[in-house]
Amino acid sequence: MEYQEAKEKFISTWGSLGTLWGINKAMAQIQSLLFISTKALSMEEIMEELKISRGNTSMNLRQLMDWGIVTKALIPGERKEYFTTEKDVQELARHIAKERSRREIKPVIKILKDVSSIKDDGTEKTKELIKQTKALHDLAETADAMMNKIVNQEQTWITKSLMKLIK
Amino acid sequence: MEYQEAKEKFISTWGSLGTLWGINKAMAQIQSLLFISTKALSMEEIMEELKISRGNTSMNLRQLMDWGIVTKALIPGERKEYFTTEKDVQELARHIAKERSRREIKPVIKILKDVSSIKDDGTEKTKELIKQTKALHDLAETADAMMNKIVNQEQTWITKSLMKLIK
DNA sequence: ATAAACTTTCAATAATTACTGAAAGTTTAA
DNA sequence: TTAAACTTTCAGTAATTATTGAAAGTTTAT
Repeated sequence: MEYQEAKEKFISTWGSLGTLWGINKAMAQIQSLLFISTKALSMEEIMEELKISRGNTSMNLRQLMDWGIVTKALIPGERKEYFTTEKDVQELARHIAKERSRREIKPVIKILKDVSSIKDDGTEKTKELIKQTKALHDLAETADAMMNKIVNQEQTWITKSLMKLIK
Repeated sequence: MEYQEAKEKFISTWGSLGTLWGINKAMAQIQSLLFISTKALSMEEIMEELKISRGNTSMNLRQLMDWGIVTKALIPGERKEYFTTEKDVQELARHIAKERSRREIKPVIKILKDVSSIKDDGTEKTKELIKQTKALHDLAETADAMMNKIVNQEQTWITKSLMKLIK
C-alpha cells in the first residue's frame, strides 16, 4: 500500500467510524486529515482535499473547535486562517471523553436520578422503574467518574492504569 | 413526578441518548420499555405503548436480539411471542461493550494496523502518517483490551475494579 | 389440508440530517 | 474609506436513515 492509498483509507475509515458513533462524516474526516498532516491547513486546502464545500468546511471546523480538538494556527504574514488538531492521541481522547461526559452523560445521569427518585406508591411497576433506573444511574455514574478520573490525570498515567488493569 | 410521567421521561431520554450514539430511537425505546417492564411484552403491547408500526417493531426487536440484549420469552399456552431484555445492568453493559468491540472497534484496529504498516519511503508525510496511525492503533488496542477484560469478568468484578481506579 | 393467528419482509414514503453555494459579514491593507 | 481577501450564515436541496403498512411467509390447531 502506498502513501496516497493509505491516507485515503485512514480518512474514510475514520469517517465511517464517526458516523457509527453519531459524529458526522465531514467532521470526522476533517479531523483525521489534520491529524496526519505535517502542517496546519487552510480552509481551501481542506475543501480541496476532501471535496467538500466551503460552508460545510466552515461549519464543521467550528464544531471541532467547540469540541476543543481543533485550533486556529495563525501563521505570521498570512492573511488566511490555518487549522491544526491536537496531535497527541491521549490529549485527544481526554478532550473527547470530557466533552461527551459534559454534554451527553451528565444530563442523562441527572434525569436518571430524577426518575429513580419518584415516590414509591407501592405498586410493582413503580418499584421496578425505581429499581432499574437506580441501577442504571449507579452504573452510569461509576463509569462516568472513572472516565473523568482517567481523563484528568497527566498523560502517562492513562497507559499505566490501563496496563495495570489488563495484565 | 408520577409513574406515568417518569416512565415516559425515561423512555424518551433513553431514545435520545441512543440517537446521539448512533443507535436508532425505536430500538433504544423498545429496550428501555422492556427494561422497566415487570413482565415480558408481546409485539402488540410494544407497538401500542410506543406508537410504532408492526414492521418497525419487528425489525428492531430482531436487531436487539442480534445484539444479544433481548430474548424471546415463550409463555406456556400462549401462541404469541413475548420479549424480555437483560435486566442486569452489568450484563447489559457487557453485551453492548462486547458487540461494539467486535463489530466496530476490532475492524478499525485492523485497518489502523494495515495503514500504519505501509513502507516508510522516507518522506515527512509518510513518517507522520505512520506515526499518528500507530499511536491511534496503540490507544485503540489498549482501550479495547481493557474493555474486553472488564467485560469478561464475573459481574461483581467490574464494580470493584472501577472503584479501585476511582478512589 | 385448511384456516386462523401470528411474524417477517420490503417497496413506498416520511423524517431527519448533511451539504451546497451564494449572499452577507468581517478583517486587513493601502 | 475603499476594496480585496477572507469567513460565516442560511435557505434550498440532496442524501441518508427510519418508518409504515400491506402482502407474503410461517406456525399451530383442527
